[in-house]
Amino acid sequence: MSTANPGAQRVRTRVAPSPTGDPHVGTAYVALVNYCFARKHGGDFLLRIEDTDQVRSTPESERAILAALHWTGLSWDEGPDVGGPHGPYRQSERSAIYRRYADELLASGKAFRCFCTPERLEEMRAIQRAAGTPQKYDGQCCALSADESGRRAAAGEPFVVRMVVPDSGVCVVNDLARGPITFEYATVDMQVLLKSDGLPTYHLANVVDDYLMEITHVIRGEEWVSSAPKHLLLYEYFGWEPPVLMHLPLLRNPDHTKLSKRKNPTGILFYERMGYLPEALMNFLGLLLAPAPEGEEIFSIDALTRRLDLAKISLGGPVFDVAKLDWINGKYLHALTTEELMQRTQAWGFDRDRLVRIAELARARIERLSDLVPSAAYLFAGRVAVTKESFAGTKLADEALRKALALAMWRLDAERVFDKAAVERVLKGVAEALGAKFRDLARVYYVAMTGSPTALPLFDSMELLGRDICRERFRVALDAFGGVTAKEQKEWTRDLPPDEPNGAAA
RNA sequence: GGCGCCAUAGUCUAUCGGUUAGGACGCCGCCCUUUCAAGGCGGAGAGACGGGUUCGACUCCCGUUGGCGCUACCA
Repeated sequence: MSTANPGAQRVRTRVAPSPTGDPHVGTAYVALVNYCFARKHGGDFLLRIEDTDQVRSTPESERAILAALHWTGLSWDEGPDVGGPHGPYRQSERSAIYRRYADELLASGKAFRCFCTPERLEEMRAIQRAAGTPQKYDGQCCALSADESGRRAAAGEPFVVRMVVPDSGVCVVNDLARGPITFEYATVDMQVLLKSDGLPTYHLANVVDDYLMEITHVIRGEEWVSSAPKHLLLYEYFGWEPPVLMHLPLLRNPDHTKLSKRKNPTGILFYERMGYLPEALMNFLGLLLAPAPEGEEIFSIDALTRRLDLAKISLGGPVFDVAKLDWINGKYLHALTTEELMQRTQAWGFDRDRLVRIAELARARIERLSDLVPSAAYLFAGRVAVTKESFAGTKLADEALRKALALAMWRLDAERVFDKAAVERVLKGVAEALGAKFRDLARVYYVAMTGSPTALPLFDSMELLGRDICRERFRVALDAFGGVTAKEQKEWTRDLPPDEPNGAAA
């Protein structure tokens, strides 16, 4: 079914992250395969920003993703920052294109306007769920006459555009690594293509862009296999040849659940701040993509490119094993000359601006020059060692203390910009929410963030440390108290925005 | 619940019907060494379960179990 012919056309792949949070290692992983595959075949690799979700997408996130991806050492031939002949590469700038294609589907009867309210849809799904039947739009608005549909739309009634899906028959998705996967159309939903805000959903934008950008191979996360039938159907409706599809297994936490921020560091920037070298991180991710010949586990992206064979990628979801990453990173570090090591260390955390800021914070607090480095050591460390005993003297009950840590961590995650002002606002807000004086909570935060009840000023320290390191230190501190139970998490996060669904790129 | 994907040591993996099931991380021991690392050498440790197919299954088929994903006007 998906039978693009790589021999006949130039291979083009893409990575298409959604700028709705921190740059995710899953994005680097997907980018790496796509990059290597394109390079291997002398083709092009592009970067596209999938920011059709107006509510969750932010420019800060987009900037961070671009920067993080550049940090990995990967480069792309076309993208929002480098341009290219198939632009724009930001979906929010392509709305008119999607609308045109949605209209085309509407005109050919392959899509229809749906005026159903969210309430009605919810009710419908509840009934289906109770009955154990597939949850799927029941087609009510599909039966509307073109006449009525047009009239209601013209009258300003809000609607979405849904795709038509056959009610019988099967769709065979040919996955490059998994072989044919069969779906009954009866289980495929009449997916929304255009939202009531006029912007497309992933499904429409993705298919239209991959076609217009001449993508030949779509290599993406496993979370997309169940929407592949919809995508294939869209290609068919438009009369386009679909690209080759390949779904990668999802990276896992040590407990084998999908890698998630609340259980594990998932940010590319976290690894950067912890002092991992990009070549080590990519080497590690590469090890999950292509088995290494015996004794050759350290290799460059170029070497990986030569060896990569999509059909041989192992399909079990690999655990992100930090111990292995540590070993690899050590190998890279040891291979550096002393001069190189000094340079990279300096570039990593000892740039002049940062040193000046630290000196300013420390100057009034030292009595000997020999005090300075020890007083700032925690700003150059990854995790700090804390135990339950470290928090003795905070005169807070365990539960309040854990809640203070957890709320701060979660609320800080929800901040768009992580700077001194945001930290101060959030931490003081938590104190207020807990009905405590910030002064009484300060010690808790000092211990968790710096490893000691006394240190350089907290808010500045946290800004210097950055969001990822702070989140990890909060986690470590919480773990010292046995972590947060699922029940507590539910109760304590009621007023918080939900965790980002995933970071793995499309 | 429905649909789909996956299944070799704690972890990442090799094996494409016949092997003492190989390697790497981690772990343990030894060597080297002023300590600790690094490095070298060695060790323990695996085919989820049950049926088939076959002269012969880790490998092919079916079932069970387990894990994961999707089930949104998010991607």
